[in-house]
Amino acid sequence: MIDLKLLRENPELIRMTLQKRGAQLDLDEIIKLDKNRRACITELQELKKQRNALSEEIGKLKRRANKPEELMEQARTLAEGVKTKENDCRQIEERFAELVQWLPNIPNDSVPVGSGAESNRFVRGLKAPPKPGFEVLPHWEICEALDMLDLKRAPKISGSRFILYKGMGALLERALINFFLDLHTTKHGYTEVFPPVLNPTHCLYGTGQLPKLESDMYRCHDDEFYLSPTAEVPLTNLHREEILPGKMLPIKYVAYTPCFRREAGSYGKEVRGITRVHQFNKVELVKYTAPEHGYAEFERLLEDAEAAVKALELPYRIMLLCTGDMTFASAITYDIEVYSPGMDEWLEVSSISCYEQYQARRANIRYRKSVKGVDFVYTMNGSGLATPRTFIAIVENFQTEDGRIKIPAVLKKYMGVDSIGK
RNA sequence: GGAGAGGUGGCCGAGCGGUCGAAGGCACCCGCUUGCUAAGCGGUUUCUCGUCGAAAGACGGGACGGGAGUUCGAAUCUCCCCCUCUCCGCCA
Repeated sequence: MIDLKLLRENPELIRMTLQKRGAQLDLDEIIKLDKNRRACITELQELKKQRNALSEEIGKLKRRANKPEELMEQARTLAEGVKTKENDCRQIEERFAELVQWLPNIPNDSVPVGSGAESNRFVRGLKAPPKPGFEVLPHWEICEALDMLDLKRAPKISGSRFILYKGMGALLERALINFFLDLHTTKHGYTEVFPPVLNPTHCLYGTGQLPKLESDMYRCHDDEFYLSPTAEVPLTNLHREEILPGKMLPIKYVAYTPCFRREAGSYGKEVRGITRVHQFNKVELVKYTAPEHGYAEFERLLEDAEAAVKALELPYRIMLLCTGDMTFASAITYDIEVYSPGMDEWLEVSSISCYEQYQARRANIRYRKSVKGVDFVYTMNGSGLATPRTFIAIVENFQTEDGRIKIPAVLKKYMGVDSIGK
């Protein structure tokens, strides 16, 4: 949710935002509704004020054993008017709320304007991919050969685009999750959370997946739940409707969860292997901060995620996403991409976003300032990291010419071996 | 899933259909007083929306788990939903 004051005081900023993001919304309609709803509220309040005064008068008279029939008749008429006006207000309010929830966040000034990947800006890391000295097998080939993935049988139990890890593959996956959790809890000071991933509708509105990404999520048939597409949803909604003591900030959570995405409309793309799947594992970082420390904390969040790819010794780069590539609720997003020599592609393993107060307004997450007053917190999150593509990067980048996979140093204690394969 | 009990301010806890935003206590903060491991006295202390205002703020509407209803008027009555606790049943 954007600050509604902007709607009244600086509508041009919002108009520009919509244009930058390529969003089509009737802003004038929204502004008009806002005006109408406030006028309606004022009228309603005036009626209520009159009614309250009359009711009080009636109360006084009755206690003196009077029967103020005339006043009561007046009050009845007034009450009717209140009811009618309430209905009017509700209708305008509903229409307004419906439209306003479609207003995307305002991008930070440093975000490049553009519509697709070509407008994203290189920040740091490898400019060009490394050249291995031999032909690296794509992950699906090496993993089938080493019996780490069963790509043929996974569809039997779930369908296409589901991963079945097996043997050393399952162990590697588990090692990655544990390594990430340990890294962020012990080195970066995050508190581990293990949340439910079936989340109710209002939580998805809170973080901004709804209404826009409805068709990208799995919804339960008989209950009002969605399968969470990311731990951002439970972790950010953890403090919804709260006023946090200022000294509690910043709050830093890390969680491992499975993530579920329908990937509707992406068929035909990335069909081979495990690059794009319906269920995957991810370790997610979420922070709540005071606005004045928001961007400093955000840079540290990026570094925390970056530390994970560094520790795994993977070739990577960091990109600053352009307006067209960012999600709806984000003010700024960095992607960390690792290189896949088997596919000759950069793969996104982490998306680090700052929402400023956008999510906090939607989910009503505030904090008490040290001096006086309350304000919305900043929320931000980043993957630290998502496993399937990290898995790909390891089995491809750590592949040897004789068809083995070496284990990155930091994972050895989790794996108990130095390499996979004979 | 069935039966019962309950959900009130930062916390505990009262509350008759009408001066209840809500007694009392605790906590907090601010005064005053007295002086000794601290007490006493007085006062303050929520959030939200609207109007006006540059702002400080002023005025008003609203909030007692959530929503609907009855009523001139609801924390208080009715209905639905959610959550917590106890017991029973069922079950990874």
